[in-house]
Amino acid sequence: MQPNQIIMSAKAAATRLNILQKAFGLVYQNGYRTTSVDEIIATTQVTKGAFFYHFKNKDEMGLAMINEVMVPGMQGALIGPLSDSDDPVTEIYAMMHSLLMENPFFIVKYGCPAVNLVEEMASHNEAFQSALMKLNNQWHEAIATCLEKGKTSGKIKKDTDSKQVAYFIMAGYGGIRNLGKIYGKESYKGHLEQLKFYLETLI
Amino acid sequence: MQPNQIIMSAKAAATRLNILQKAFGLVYQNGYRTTSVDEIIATTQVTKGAFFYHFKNKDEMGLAMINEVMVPGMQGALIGPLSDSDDPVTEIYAMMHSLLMENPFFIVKYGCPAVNLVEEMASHNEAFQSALMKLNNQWHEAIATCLEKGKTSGKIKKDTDSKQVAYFIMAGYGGIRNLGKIYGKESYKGHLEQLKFYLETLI
DNA sequence: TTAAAAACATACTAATTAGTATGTTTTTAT
DNA sequence: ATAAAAACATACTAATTAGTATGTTTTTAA
Repeated sequence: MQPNQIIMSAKAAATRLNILQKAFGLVYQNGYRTTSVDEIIATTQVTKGAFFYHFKNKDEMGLAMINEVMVPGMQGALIGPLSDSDDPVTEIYAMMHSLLMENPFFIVKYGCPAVNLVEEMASHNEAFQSALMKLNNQWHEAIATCLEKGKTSGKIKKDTDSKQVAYFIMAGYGGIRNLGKIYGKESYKGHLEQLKFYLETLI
Repeated sequence: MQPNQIIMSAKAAATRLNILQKAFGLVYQNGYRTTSVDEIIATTQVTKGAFFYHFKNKDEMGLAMINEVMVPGMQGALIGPLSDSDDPVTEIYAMMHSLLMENPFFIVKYGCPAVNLVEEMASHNEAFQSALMKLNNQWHEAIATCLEKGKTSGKIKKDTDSKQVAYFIMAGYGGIRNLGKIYGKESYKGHLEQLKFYLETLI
């Protein structure tokens, strides 16, 4: 089943995308359920008629926002900086460093939009949960595959449970994004150091 | 500055505590900002007059809920199961195991109330953030002290950065509570295994 | 060019929100 | 026992919420 490309004028597509992008920015900073449609249309300079023409309700917009703005954006941040070295330890550490320290999009006090949305919505909206799970699965697979590659090339211990390790690394990421909200960016540094120690035990 | 005990009839204190406890339950499952005062008083069987007699507004109630219900409850779950062994690896692992696998209060799909509240409110309410930070600091100190103790008794490597390690462990906890919302309780097990491996590198 | 469909605009609605005004009842101290 | 304060109850309000009804304008296809 290929994604059904809905026919739409360029202008209409721009309106729609504008709504999704502005909504994403607001949801990142305020949470999904506490971001109102009125707020979104106010910052978007789009009327309510236009909003509900493009989306039959708020949740449909939210799902589109996840799939069309958050997921592509996060893919770039998560999986993008993963594939240059052939040493998993270096590679994964570099990814996490880039993600936590270098990416200019993230605001420490607001954490990670994907982590936030899992926290807020996973138990309240199945469609959201499923979309967020897919993103997590992609990241998980990228990390696990990287480790498996390292196992065959002899850079990672053969008895490493790549999947388990991948989840452990992901949990650390989500957790430090959370702690960062109260302890600030400094806490990222210590986390990266300990991550490095942990990764080196996989050699 | 000792906590000022406000004089109150036993009945009034019960009403107040009842509000705080019911509010905590609702906030745990639905989030703070999406739990309405009307919802709280409905499940509490208390009228709006009583609610706003005891708390001048919702946020004051929320802060009291954190300090008087969540913090004491979490202290029991976090620090309680920490102090029996003298081996930090065993001790910390046992704490995390009890916290993730044995504590009957937590519902996997709703995660951890303290983690949730940091996620939702840290950037929106300074009083909340400060109260949540204190709780985190307590847990952090308990873990770090446990490690330091292990260093003097020779059970932990002397070059271990106890504070950094403590934050790393805490991040892992918050992160797996988050991932657990989409991957379920099974994911806790793998996390505990990897935590054990990590802890053993501190020996 | 023109009819039809797509895209948007305006003005509404009913429900829900936190909070208040103004009571009544219950408890406490004398 | 009684006055005063504490504790609660009821009925409201103004703002905000998602969503709708009913338009007008713009784009597209014949």
